[in-house]
Amino acid sequence: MHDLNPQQKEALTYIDSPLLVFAGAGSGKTKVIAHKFCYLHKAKKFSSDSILTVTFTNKAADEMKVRIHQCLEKDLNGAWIGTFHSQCNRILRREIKALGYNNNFSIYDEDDQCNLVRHILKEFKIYEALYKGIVSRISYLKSSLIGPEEFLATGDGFGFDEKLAKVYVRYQDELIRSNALDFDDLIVLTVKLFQSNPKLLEKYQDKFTYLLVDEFQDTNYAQYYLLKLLAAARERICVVGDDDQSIYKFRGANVNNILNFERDFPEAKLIKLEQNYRSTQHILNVSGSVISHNLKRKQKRLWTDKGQGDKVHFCWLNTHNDEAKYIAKVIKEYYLKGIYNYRDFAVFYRVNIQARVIEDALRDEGLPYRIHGGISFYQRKEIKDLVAYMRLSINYGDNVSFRRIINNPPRGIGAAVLTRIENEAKKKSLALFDALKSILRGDSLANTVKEKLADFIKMIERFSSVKYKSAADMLKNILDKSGYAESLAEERIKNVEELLLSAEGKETKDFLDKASLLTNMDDACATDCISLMTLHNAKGLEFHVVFIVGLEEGILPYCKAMNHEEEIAEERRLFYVGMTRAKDVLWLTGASRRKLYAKIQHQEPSRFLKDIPKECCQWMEKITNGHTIKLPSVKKSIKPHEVFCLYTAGCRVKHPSWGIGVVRDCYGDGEDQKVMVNFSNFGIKRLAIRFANLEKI
DNA sequence: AAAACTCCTCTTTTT
DNA sequence: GAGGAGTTTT
Repeated sequence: MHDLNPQQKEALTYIDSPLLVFAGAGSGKTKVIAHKFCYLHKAKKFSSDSILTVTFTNKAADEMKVRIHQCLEKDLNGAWIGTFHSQCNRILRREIKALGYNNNFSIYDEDDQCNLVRHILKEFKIYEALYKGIVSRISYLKSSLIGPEEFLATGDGFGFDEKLAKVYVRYQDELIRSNALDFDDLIVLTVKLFQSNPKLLEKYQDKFTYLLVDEFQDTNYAQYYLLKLLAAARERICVVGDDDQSIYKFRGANVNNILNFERDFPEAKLIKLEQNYRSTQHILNVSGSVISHNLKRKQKRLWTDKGQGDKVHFCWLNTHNDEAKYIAKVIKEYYLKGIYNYRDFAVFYRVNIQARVIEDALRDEGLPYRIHGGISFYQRKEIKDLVAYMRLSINYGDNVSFRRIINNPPRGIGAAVLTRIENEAKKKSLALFDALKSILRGDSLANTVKEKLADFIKMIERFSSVKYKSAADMLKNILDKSGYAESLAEERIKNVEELLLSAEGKETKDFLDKASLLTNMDDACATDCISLMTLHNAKGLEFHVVFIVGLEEGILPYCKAMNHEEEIAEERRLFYVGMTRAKDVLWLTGASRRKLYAKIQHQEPSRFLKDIPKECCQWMEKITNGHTIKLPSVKKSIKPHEVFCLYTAGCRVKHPSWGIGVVRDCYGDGEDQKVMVNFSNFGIKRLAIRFANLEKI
């Protein structure tokens, strides 16, 4: 408690009515939530499994668990700390039978959704390339709690999209037949469950004596509705967020949830956290002045006691190549001064395509870098294929998985046979897997084909009947018997090995949930690297020196988000999020000419630059050939190189009795240096390095 | 089933 | 300009 400021303290102890905390960038939001959990538990005697703590990302959930564990020093096994989706999954696995689903349901991610929608479009003879838009519109409807029936009911209105309605109805039907839930269903069906079973709702209202919600500005309608249902009885709810950092509107997030909270909970108390512990005053002035041009927002004034710091640097270059080279040179200059490690630098861009030139430039200068984001681990083809084998073995109804693996690896079951199976399934309303069995009983197929099909069925049935020691066991069995491993290239086998490692010692069903809900395995990079990422990926992070590139009309704001004032506002927030990641130094760059999709375009400076107060900004000269860049003198508020620690977050270690674990945090120095390690079977432990007998692996 | 060819798209992406 | 997906050819 002692190291909290007065507003943070109030946010922590206030429980008399619903609480809305506006937590500005860098204002210690996670800290407040974690401490509030501990306060509720210790001082107010709320049991640790009665506080529903909701985050948006798995990473944030993990971080929250670590923090809470740090201050409670007790097992959090039964605690409800997790993402919206994982919490709903946990509830639904227990209760979904009340909705007529089986609790071994599969969870479909976006890729599965796309596969299914494309399949439906093909069948309906609708132009298949529309699938992406349809998937996102269906998702939007679901997250607004508009089911297929409700959508159909709106059907007589002008401009009603009949095709969409038809596909939506069919899509939801297919999910039900496959005993599968997509991500949105996890939320929607939990809402449905509670709406149709007041007793169950009451049970969970009783169970959760307090609700703690992180990143509230990112909730969609369905998620907020769910919170309101759960909070209705007691109104013991605390939501924390920042409307200025809402950057996921395109995913259904609704800023109005945070802006209207006080209307929905008239008793709500409002607290603003405005002290920023991250950035210098110049950075706050610049970012604050940019964001203040958004109209629909809560007024707030971030301040810091870190001092003025460096002015924000700005440089306009001729081409995107010059921009990249310039940044590489600047980073090198800073690095050579010995103040920063590589990991203290980050380059943010609006679209992934911009990373290419920057990569090249960094490589030319011999600077180590790492790109964050991109295709996540569990989205990889080979991983999804193996997961599909597991899913079908556990849930025979899973048609999407069936289609994925029936002829993968190729086993001579072609399109013609598949069509027969589809027809049979439709005729007798069976799952594809059962339809296949039904066909085999007849004698309409050649014996050679029948044999192959029978082999496939036998294989899946064997996969599902074996009692496995762990998910890794099951995967090994699948790899062994399916012939899948042989068809893989070297690089992909490495990923499979990694999957096996992460499946070690896990219950198969738990592992499948994880594989479905954990979409990116963010391996905290143990090596010292410059970070490259999109502005979206930058949210929640901080770096000493930040570069935001491509400050041009058409890039930031992006050309496809310039049609409505709302879109511009979101682009501005995106810029704001990027700027507020910087602790000491912020660089903004742009270029007059840029090659995009093989076309050279002439670029104008971003409109957002006009909103920057001149006195906070230092305009840099363009790079002149051969001359090194004169950097402004770095202020001494900057700390020297961090204390060297052998164990950095993300590296794997082995403990004599607890086995293998992943380092979460390393703190203290010299003899007292301690690490926090998450062991796969024993959870999180804190260890003093000099006693623990750890081995780095 | 693999190889060759054509066509299409190209924003961000917590789960 | 490149990568992915679907189609046609061998």
